[in-house]
Amino acid sequence: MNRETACEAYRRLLVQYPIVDDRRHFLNFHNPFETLILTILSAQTTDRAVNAVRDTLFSRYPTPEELARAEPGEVEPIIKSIGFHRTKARHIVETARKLVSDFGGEVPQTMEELQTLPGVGRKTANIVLSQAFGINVGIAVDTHVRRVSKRIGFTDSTNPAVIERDLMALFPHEVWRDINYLLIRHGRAVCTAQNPKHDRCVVADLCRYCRELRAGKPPDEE
DNA sequence: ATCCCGAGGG
DNA sequence: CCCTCTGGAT
Repeated sequence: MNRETACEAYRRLLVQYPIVDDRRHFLNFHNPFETLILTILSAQTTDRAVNAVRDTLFSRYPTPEELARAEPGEVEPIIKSIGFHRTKARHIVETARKLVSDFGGEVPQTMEELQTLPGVGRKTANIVLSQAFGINVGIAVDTHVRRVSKRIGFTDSTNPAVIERDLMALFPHEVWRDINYLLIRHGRAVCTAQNPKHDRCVVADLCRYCRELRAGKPPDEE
């Protein structure tokens, strides 16, 4: 797919899934530490649920040093309402301890260093880098990004590393983070694995998968 | 019932 | 590759 078509798809998805509202809460993060902790807590949960516990959490543990001194067991009840609270309590406490012991109490600014922190995978590291430091290192390819990119025709590959390179080549680096977000949202709401909702898809006319459907060709998906 | 901007462990 | 972790919103 050429860049103009890709950009047109990007513009339409941006209208369909407005980012400004959703991102407002990220912009209100006070510092990299809060950004990191809240992003870890955000995994598989809603922003609303995380926002509900942030004041209590940070009034009690405002810095890595203070969170590092806590026991996971005492953090657990504070974040109970977000789900996965046992795992996440352990992750954020151990992350705080590692910030203190390995990184001088600061949040590291590279993909590799961030991913050594408990509870921080590629996705979380990506979000922290872009939100806390404005560094757009790349595009995190999860199952949604993978499926949607292949269907629309942003890539021909199913290899996550190749998909990432294709997307990075197709879009200007200022919008990588947006693209990541938009493809995920589109994959969840419309371009679902089973029974994709073509009638509600704003890029259907640009989509390779839809074109093949209309041509009567069964699109091959692996 | 189904989903949430996943990560870690087997 | 698979599985588990978890409560809340819709």
